[in-house]
Amino acid sequence: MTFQSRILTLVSQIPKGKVTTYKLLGDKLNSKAYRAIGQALRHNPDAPRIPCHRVIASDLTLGGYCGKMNHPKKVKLLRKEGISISNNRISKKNVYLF
DNA sequence: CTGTTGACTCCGG
DNA sequence: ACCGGAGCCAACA
Repeated sequence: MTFQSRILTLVSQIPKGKVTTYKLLGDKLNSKAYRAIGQALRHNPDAPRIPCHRVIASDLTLGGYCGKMNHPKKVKLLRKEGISISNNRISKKNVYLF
């Protein structure tokens, strides 16, 4: 059971329409490896299974996945999953943490 | 073993 | 709101 495996497991368990933050994941793992978590997702060993787009930063920003390069399509996809986004941010009312 | 790096977070100016 | 520095942790060279 590597650190990465735990991350993947948790992320893959995120129900549709819900999101989580790196910080929250860290708390669930009883660790403060926020950055390491980011790396695990960045490697993305199992892309289709890991909904990286549901993992956001603690500020409710999209983080680096599609936040740095504005991808209107991704935003739309997230909206379709039940997540409202405005100005590169998740609407606080619609953020259901896992 | 040491040093860098990063899709992070927190706090102060 | 924006920027920079400090702290933390895992992976990699």
